[in-house]
Amino acid sequence: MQSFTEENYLKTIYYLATRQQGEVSTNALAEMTATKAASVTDMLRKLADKQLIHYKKYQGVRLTEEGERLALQIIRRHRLWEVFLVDKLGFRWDQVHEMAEELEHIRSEELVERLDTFLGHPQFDPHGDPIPTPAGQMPETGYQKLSEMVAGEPVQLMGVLEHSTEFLQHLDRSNLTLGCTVVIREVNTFDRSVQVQLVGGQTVFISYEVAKNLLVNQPAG
Amino acid sequence: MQSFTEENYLKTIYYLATRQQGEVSTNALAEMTATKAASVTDMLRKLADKQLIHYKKYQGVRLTEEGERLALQIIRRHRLWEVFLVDKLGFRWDQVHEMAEELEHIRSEELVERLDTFLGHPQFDPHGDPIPTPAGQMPETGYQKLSEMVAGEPVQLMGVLEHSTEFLQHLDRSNLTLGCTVVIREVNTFDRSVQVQLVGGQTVFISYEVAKNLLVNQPAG
DNA sequence: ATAAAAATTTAGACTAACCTAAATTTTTAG
DNA sequence: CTAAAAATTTAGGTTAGTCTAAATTTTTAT
Repeated sequence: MQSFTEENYLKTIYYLATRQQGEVSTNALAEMTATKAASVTDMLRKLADKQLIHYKKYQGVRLTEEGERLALQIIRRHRLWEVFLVDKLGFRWDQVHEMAEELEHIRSEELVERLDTFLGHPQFDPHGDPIPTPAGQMPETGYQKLSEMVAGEPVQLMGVLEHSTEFLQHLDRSNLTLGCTVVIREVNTFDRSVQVQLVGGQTVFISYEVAKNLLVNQPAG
Repeated sequence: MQSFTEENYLKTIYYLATRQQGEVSTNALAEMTATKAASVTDMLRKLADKQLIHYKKYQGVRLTEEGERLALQIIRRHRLWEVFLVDKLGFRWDQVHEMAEELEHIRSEELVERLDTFLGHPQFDPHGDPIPTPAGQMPETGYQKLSEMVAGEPVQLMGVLEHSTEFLQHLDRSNLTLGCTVVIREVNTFDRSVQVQLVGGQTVFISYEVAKNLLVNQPAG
């Protein structure tokens, strides 16, 4: 059984590994966990002893199969609790991240599976993130970043890569809601900002900073 | 803000204080928290520094007003989560104590109040314990221990003082369910065991050990 | 190619919560 | 009333997770 802290490291390693190629660095982990690099090194030795990560000094870190399975269990719990908080308790999507950070560490297989059933076996959390399977597999979505699309295409907003309150409230104020369809009118080559048109006709300007945190789908495919 | 562990001490002090008169002893706390007396002393000094308990060396301990308010908030959270686990997720009353021990430490006022609303503002948890108010007040019930009743009276089973799986499953096997009405046929003066008759006619023998953990009501009063 | 910069690890220390063993205080029994 | 027993506290130590400062390794820039 892992501690609270160990679970957070596993989750963070998984998170960083999916957002880049290759090994995760000590400094990146220190920044994400709001600790110092020296503390990260201590923990990496401990996780390596437990065979949850592959770790060679100065070479960065990678999850083992077992480590990834555990990380995905924690992410599954996190996302199911987020669905609960939004669907059942009526929280907004920008309010639930902190609470789910605590709820994800409650230890009970049966609790998670009953919660899953109670929620109707949801496939996605309130931010559009897919919910890993009980066995610890992350479903593939095929979503692409809006920042990588070209003008002309109609796309559907399917998820976000950033969960902060500020970011999500910014989307709300821009009338960008999960599932909405937009047509890409223009991609500015200078600042990479994107201009899209909502179904109602409203045009929305999206900075590159925002666009690279938006995940979209081709509604047809 | 208190740590996990501090919250558990506050809750335990409250629990022990209601089950006896006067101050709570270091040894009693050590037994309940499954630690050693020396560790309890350390924590008592810390809680006294924070003004959450009244503490004089060698003289036992008592919650301050603020300490009691916090203890009751924790108990409120515990009991609301138990209602959720039983009413919404379908757990049995003998399965929920351990999970609620973890859930009670999730920090969010708004979460608790939304949960309360979602559950329909329940007054009692699945074991018949009253749920403290948001302000930190414990409702009075007027329940009495079955072990202190006399023969002849019809009484209603309203709560239990012991939450262990073994105890609760023993009640289930004896067909003693919360809310059921029984007539006290006999109280054995030698071993203080009680013989009761269920509405259906079945007679149940209840040992003193069990009877002193059962809370009952006079259905009329 | 190598010196400077950046990243990482090691060494040594801190805090919270626990422990054991010894010392002290309170309670109890005769 | 006092000696033994019980309860409690103190002293000193441990572990997990953190820190700072110094040492080491890797990367980068000329």
